[in-house]
Amino acid sequence: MNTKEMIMEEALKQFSRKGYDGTSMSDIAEPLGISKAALYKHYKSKQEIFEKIIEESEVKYKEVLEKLSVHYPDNSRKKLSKNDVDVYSDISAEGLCKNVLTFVRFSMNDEYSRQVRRMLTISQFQNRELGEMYTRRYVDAMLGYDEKLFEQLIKSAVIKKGKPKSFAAMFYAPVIMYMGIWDREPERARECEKAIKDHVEQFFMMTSNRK
Amino acid sequence: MNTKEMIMEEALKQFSRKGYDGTSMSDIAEPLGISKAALYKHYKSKQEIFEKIIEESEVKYKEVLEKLSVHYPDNSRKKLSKNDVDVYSDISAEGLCKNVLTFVRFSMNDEYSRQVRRMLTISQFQNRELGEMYTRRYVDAMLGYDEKLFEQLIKSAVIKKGKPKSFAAMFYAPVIMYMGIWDREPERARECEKAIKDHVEQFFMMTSNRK
DNA sequence: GTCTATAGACCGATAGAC
DNA sequence: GTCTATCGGTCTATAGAC
Repeated sequence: MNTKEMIMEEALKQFSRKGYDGTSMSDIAEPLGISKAALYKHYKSKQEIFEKIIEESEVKYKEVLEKLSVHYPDNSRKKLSKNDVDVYSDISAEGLCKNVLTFVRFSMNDEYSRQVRRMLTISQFQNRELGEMYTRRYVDAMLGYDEKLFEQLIKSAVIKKGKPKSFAAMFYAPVIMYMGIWDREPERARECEKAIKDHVEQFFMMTSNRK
Repeated sequence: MNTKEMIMEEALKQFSRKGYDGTSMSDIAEPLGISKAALYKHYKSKQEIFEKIIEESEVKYKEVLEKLSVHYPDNSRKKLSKNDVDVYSDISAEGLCKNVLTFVRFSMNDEYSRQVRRMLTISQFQNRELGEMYTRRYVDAMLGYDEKLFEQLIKSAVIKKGKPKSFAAMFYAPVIMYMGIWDREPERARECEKAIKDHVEQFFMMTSNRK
């Protein structure tokens, strides 16, 4: 790995722990064994390092969602593509369960994902753009996806009738909530993972048309 | 209001916007029209101001919950007091709805509550204590309360059978989620308030034994 | 209890040698 | 592309006059 990438990695590590203002250029340079002056040969300012991390995380986040078969909201494309229809209509309740648990486990165990999530959490009020990014990534992305899935599941009578949007919120919001506890108190990881599993099972018991 | 209280108020305002590290003593002193040296006649350090705000907020938060008839989790008292039993057994679905909406409206419209919540949100990873406080206040307090209520509602057959804990999560987590959007993007306040109301109604339609 | 002045440390960023 | 040295500024906190 080249120096430029190593700087990004260390900066993210520091920003996610101490925040932008709490992290100095020395904090980033020292663990890498270089002087802080060297940082300026790769980035023109501290702000630029932060922005590049945000930019890169956006790309990587989309890649992860793609890999986990979740679609990121894209305002430039209002209609569903053929690909989306195929994905949404083939889903089962079990498939959705598995999808969510895979997503949670990856999000919580992948160090990069954890750090980005922490950094965005403590930076969400820094400016409007970061706040919107937080909402888009950690709320709307999953909520919009789940909503379309529930629409399909209701149509195909796999689950009971109701508003897809409300189903999506009831299904996904507890997952975010437990992930929050997990992030703040990592020793409660097992408890949270169990609670998420219980919740997902309970949700389908409540909403499924099968008994 | 005396100077000491004015300092607390201004400091909270600044901390909630720019975080602890992003706020300087001058940032606090200047809007009050005093010099930063004067701050040290009232508090021995910046850290002490922060800690006093946290302490005071804990007291005020308990007062608010008391006023809104929500009980704060207290580990020193494992058994329910007589007072708790009375509160929990007299609840109706409508009462719970109203309770939640009152809680949400107060939390979101009260400037002090907003500022404390923002400050804790961006400080939650600063140390273990703050993280635990965040969970206790914004997750466990309501969740534990709701769990006991649902226990009662299930016993009295007002709502369908199920795990009270899961009900509590499904009921309350979407409320936190929408409050988060509301905090980050205040212009979506109406949309969030509506979504919370819809969610609460939908929840009782799904779980109520009456049609 | 307020001020001005300042100590002493650290900050982000740059200059210039190699 | 790395270093050392340093600039100009800001930071927390204190000293001492009033």
